[in-house]
Amino acid sequence: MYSFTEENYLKAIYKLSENNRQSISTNAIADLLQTKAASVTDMIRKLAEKKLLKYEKYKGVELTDKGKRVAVDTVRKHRLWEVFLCDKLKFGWDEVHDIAEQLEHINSALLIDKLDAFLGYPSHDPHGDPIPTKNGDIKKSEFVLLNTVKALQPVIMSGVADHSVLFLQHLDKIGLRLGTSCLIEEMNAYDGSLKLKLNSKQSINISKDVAKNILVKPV
Amino acid sequence: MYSFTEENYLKAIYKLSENNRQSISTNAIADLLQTKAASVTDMIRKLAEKKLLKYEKYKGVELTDKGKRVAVDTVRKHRLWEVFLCDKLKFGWDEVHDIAEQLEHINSALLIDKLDAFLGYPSHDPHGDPIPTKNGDIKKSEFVLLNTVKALQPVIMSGVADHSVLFLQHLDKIGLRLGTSCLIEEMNAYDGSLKLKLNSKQSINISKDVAKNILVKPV
DNA sequence: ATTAAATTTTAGACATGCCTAAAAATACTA
DNA sequence: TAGTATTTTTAGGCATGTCTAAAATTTAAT
Ligand SMILES: [Mn+2]
Ligand SMILES: [Mn+2]
Ligand SMILES: [Mn+2]
Ligand SMILES: [Mn+2]
Repeated sequence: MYSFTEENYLKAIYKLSENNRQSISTNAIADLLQTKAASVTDMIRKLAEKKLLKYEKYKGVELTDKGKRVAVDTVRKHRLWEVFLCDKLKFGWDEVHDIAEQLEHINSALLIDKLDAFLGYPSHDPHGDPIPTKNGDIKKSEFVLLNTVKALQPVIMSGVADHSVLFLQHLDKIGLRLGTSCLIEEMNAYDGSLKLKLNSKQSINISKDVAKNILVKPV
Repeated sequence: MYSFTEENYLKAIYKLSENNRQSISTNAIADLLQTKAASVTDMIRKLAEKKLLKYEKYKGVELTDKGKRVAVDTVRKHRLWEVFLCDKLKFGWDEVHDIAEQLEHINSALLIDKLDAFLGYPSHDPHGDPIPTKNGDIKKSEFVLLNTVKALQPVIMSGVADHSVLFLQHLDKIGLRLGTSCLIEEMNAYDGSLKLKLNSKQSINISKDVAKNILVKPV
């Protein structure tokens, strides 16, 4: 139905729309997709013709419902495949994104339904991101950043804001993974670093840079 | 590494080479890939430049070891994904080919290794075709066509020569599937139809057209 | 309000993969 | 062996998606 490239543009625009609620600029899309502004202009004109987004010259773009649906479906496929790779094939959460970038373009609604069932209808992917439903509904994240939680509030680690391989591997190294229960014992007023008490009774220190990229759910 | 199109051409040429041991003609490739001879000429010149096949103008093509390896790896991916779709996702054997045509182009050696392990290192795909090993070795089929078997010789149904959806659904309908034990009770000299006795003690009649597309293993 | 800087679009080009129509080479046939 | 039929290649073109360089527009700064 839609080419890989079209799906990737729609997904990128959707991602940019999640934060900014204004229309999305050509350069922002070019940055995210690591391409040139001229190429973006070409593609958004094509997508506008197909009614996948609203485009006014020099004013940026906004997804239509139709375009948003294609984007959300692609996100759904991406995240379900990531669950498959981690849960079934035993990939690490730092290894799955690039493969899912390919798998998300496989075109078969029945395949995704059956994969969803096979995985037990997961609600979140291996990085804590919500998986859109078959109908295109996507739950807004109820998680908060660890660096905004007050001391002694018990929380469960539930997601990451930084999806980079380096960050994920760092969390592996210090023993933090999704599902880990913990609380902030102490916050350092000088550099914002935290002393975290894990449910294993062990305590670890993490920098503010790490804390502000960890999503937790208060319990 | 190689584009979808390049992989599909190499796979097609490999398939044609399995039967004919001479070099493969432009038209044969065009027929199999449902494209035009002129397009094939364009592509084989490109593949020859990349040393994936040997090409002499007007003399047809022959895969090099390098080209054969790419083809066999693609076949391996195709068949492993078909096993996944049938065994894990519960697709029918008539539904999996088209999806596997897409999945076979996903590029990750580690993914295929892990998929292979997850599936328990299967030796054959859902249609009875052998799955090449990680090293590119592929076992030649030891199966024979049912219409060449002599009466009363017990056999196990082990593969199909016709992979069409129509044929596979017909086999479903008459209750023949891989693993079914049977023997020929009687062969009709006029039309070549067979009276087959199944291990369930039930007997069925199948036409010669069906019999000559069923692969069996004598037991 | 001008001017300068940044962003965005256009113009023109290139690579891939496909097509049709015509030319060239090969294979068949009388 | 000449002539015809078939196969294959070439020539020229089209669609997609990319790029650089230059022009147009918008935004920011004085
Ligand atoms: Mn991802
Ligand atoms: Mn993810
Ligand atoms: Mn198949
Ligand atoms: Mn198969």
